[in-house]
Amino acid sequence: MQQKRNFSAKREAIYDTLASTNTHPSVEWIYQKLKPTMPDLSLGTVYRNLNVLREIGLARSIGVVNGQERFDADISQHPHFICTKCFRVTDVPVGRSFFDTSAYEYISGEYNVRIYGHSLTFYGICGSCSE
Amino acid sequence: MQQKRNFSAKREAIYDTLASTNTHPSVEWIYQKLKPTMPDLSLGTVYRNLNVLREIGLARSIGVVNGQERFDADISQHPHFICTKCFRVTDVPVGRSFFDTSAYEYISGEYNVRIYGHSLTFYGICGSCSE
DNA sequence: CTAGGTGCAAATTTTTTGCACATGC
DNA sequence: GCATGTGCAAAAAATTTGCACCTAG
Repeated sequence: MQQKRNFSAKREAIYDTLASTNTHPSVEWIYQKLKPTMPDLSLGTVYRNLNVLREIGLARSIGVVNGQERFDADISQHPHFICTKCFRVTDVPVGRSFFDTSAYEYISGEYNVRIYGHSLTFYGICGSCSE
Repeated sequence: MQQKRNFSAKREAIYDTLASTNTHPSVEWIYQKLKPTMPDLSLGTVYRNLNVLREIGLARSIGVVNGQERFDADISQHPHFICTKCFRVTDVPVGRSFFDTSAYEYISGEYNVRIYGHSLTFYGICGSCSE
């Protein structure tokens, strides 16, 4: 990512934190993670930078889970599983395709719309919460 | 709906409003719609009743769109299209299946999870917004 | 009388933003 | 010096909730 080279130290740290976890964290999670080693970090900066990262295409929103927006540095369109009890968000590796990729053009044709993405989310109870 | 028969006048009105539109409205939208003919309706009541309706399975959340939660009285699991410019939410009738229904058991098997639902949402620009 | 439903306003929670200051080029 | 980034705190926006009251049964 040559673009990353121009990042400020804080934007870099925020991106790195997001990119190095698979928890699909919230703003608050990232803030708490960085705060100890970056005591002068403010919450507003995390909000602002996640929005910047989203705008330039280095991050994506998983949606609002239990009142907080969750983010992912993995831009590829892959399904997620959300536990509605502990609110953990898990990647569902696309070892196979659940999804008919002709859907985009089909829907674009039926309706008069331009589609540029989709999100597929499964809801349920995870293993830990079932015990 | 025999259950509906026991609804209070306001819960009934809120459900009816939700059920008779295809706009996938927000709390505020329903409130504004009912307020003229129901001047003593309060916003809190709309919030409370939508949560009740969701709990008893007569409504479902489409998710948070542009900062506001959107609801649907159509419980069936069907895809939606969201215009990221005007934030209109449109049903995508499942004239065909984009979705491999073996996904649930496949994922449940791979992971140790119990799946009870999913949501499939397409993002893009609608016809009106493209002009 | 009791339980459930409601208005109202305050409180909570999440996210955004105005402003002054700092930093790198 | 200028554009960008940031801390801080206030503001905004959405949602929840405490409390008193009210109404149906």
